[in-house]
Amino acid sequence: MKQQKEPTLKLIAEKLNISVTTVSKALKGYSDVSAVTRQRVIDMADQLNYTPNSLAVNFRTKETRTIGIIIPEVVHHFFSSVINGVIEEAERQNYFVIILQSNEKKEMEKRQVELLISKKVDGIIMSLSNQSNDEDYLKMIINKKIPFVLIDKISKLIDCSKVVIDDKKAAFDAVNHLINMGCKKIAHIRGPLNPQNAIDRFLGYKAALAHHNIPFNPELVIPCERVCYEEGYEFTKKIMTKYPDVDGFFAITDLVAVGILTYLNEQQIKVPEQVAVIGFSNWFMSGVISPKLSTIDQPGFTMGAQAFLLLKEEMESMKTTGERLCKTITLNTDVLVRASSKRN
Amino acid sequence: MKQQKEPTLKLIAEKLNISVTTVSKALKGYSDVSAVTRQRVIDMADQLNYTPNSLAVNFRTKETRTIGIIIPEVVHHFFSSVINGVIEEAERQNYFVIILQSNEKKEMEKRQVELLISKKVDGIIMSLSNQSNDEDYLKMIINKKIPFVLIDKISKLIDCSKVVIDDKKAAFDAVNHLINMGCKKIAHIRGPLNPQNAIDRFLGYKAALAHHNIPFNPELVIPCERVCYEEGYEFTKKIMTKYPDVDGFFAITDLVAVGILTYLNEQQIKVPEQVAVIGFSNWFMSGVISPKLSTIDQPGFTMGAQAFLLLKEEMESMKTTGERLCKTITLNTDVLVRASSKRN
DNA sequence: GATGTTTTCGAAATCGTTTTCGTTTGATAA
DNA sequence: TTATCAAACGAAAACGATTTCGAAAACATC
Repeated sequence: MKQQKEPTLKLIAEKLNISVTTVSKALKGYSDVSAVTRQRVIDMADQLNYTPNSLAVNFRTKETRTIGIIIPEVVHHFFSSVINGVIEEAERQNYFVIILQSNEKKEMEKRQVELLISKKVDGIIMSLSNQSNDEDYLKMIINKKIPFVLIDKISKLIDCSKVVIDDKKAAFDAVNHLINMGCKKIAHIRGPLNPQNAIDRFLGYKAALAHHNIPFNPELVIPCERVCYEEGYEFTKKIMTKYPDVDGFFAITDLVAVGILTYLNEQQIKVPEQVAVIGFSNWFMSGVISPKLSTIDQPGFTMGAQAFLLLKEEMESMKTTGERLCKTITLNTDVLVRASSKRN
Repeated sequence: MKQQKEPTLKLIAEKLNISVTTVSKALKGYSDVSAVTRQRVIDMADQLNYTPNSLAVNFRTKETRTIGIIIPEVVHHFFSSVINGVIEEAERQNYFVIILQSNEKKEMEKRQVELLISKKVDGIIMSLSNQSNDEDYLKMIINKKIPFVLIDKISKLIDCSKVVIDDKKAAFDAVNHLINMGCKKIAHIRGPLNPQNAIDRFLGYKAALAHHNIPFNPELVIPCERVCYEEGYEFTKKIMTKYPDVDGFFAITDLVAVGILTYLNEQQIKVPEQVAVIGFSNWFMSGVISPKLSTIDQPGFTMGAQAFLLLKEEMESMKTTGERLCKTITLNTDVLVRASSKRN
């Protein structure tokens, strides 16, 4: 049994003894086809189980109904939530999603951008690696008039639409909460030095201290490189050894906060009585570990879904006016108070 | 500044006053182009920054250099590892990956399969939802001669290539380990009734008991529906209430095992002294929680990478012989003994 | 010089769909 | 009867790359 080839417009046309043109028009709802002919075409298409050859359609229309998303890493709860949001919304609108990762490396990111461009995707959603700012390949996306949305890890130097949270405010809220719980000496295990995210969260931390007239001590801030559990553990050890009177920790992300908790648990330092801890991102495990971790909810799914919707708007805007919208959507975040920071 | 249009073979041909044919051949390394002409073409292509229009190439060659993968859910450590493996290997070979999820629903899965077929992907990798077996849409993939690889959650009724672990053996090893640690009465919080995975792990559990002449008590086995943390917690409570002398738990997956640990911790039941616990999958958090969870490593990344390689083989086989390979790769698993089951 | 052989090139068809621009037909109006 | 107009359909070009097949040119052989 060999593979019979797919039915085409031509086949339908031949069966009905009409032209390919009319068949195409009938199926696409053009008005210059009589109702009778249209119905005959539709019936025949049904009968033959016709589906348009999407390769031909893509080629003809220059649209792929495919978008690309580039993120630092797939295996990461926040980003996989983002992907999920993008996919779900894209799917609803009949778009496909191609996922590429940069592994936080610039060269990789460049390559991925080029791949997506060569693949002629209809649009690109991207979360930058830690090193990126206003690289050439980002400008290329802009120049080539490809619809483009940056999410979460953005660059202020690139002029395009963005979906973000207010990292500074979120961090302010987190640290403010710790202070309200009575913390006097709060350490911050921050992210790497370059990404805007980490900078903004650090600024939020400082702002909260300033707001309560708590002096800022740079020695209480240590930047992660890999942003991992182990760093949380190590840096807490380092800080607690030098400053045993630290009574609060604000971590760049929950995974790091779990490292903090592990060290404190090991040292039998009571959480939250002696030291209160708050993380960032609301990683789904945060509610499972002991003590349950306070955190900032960072709505990954919503961010992904919004990013797609915004990209869609961009696509339409560029098709009609030829101009970008350059709209920024800022999503809300809340402090989730759980056991690790809750003092009666 | 409006978007100048992309250079084409025709443009190169015009600039050099030769035919499109020759340009194409020169760039593709055909032998019937003189070295001189070839170099002129290549230089001009460079100069114009020519890249082939992939839409046209796809259309002409009927290949998309894109594969699809359908999994139950993206936000899941094991599956996101699988995706990572697929993407990484695919990328190395210049393939794109379109990711779709079934959310464990059959209708969804059907839709996704149809979408991928209509998109004319070069091949499909799939992990089945809990309800699927030998659905029509799976047969359609086979009939349409689309290269196809099933991974992890497979169906024995579909004749195609597969990448799996030996779930029964892995489960046997896990329970065998518990018994060797002195457990006499082991409960199993198993997966749903339908998926082959869950069945095989349950069979492995039974086989291990039988091997040590431990009677099998069906009341010590409770199937999950959602396979989540909460079910782990609840079912442990249920079992421990009725059978307080249970001294071992084997969970379908680590997340469930964490639920088990949480309940035991709350009840101040000592792990592993009173009750030993082992999970499945080696979720990366398993080494972080307290006590560290023993588990079976389930190599998601490798599975994804192998699946792509196997799919590639299938693609080649189908192109040359027109036949499927129907090869099954079984990956190794090991018992990772950690604190939750380690008795001196 | 005639014949055969290789090297190098290009015309044209092809993939399937979409869209522009006619053409035909029949009906209506003048 | 002729001009006008709308409705219904189709011919053909287009998208850009690939490939088949044949032709021309260059070279070799006798």
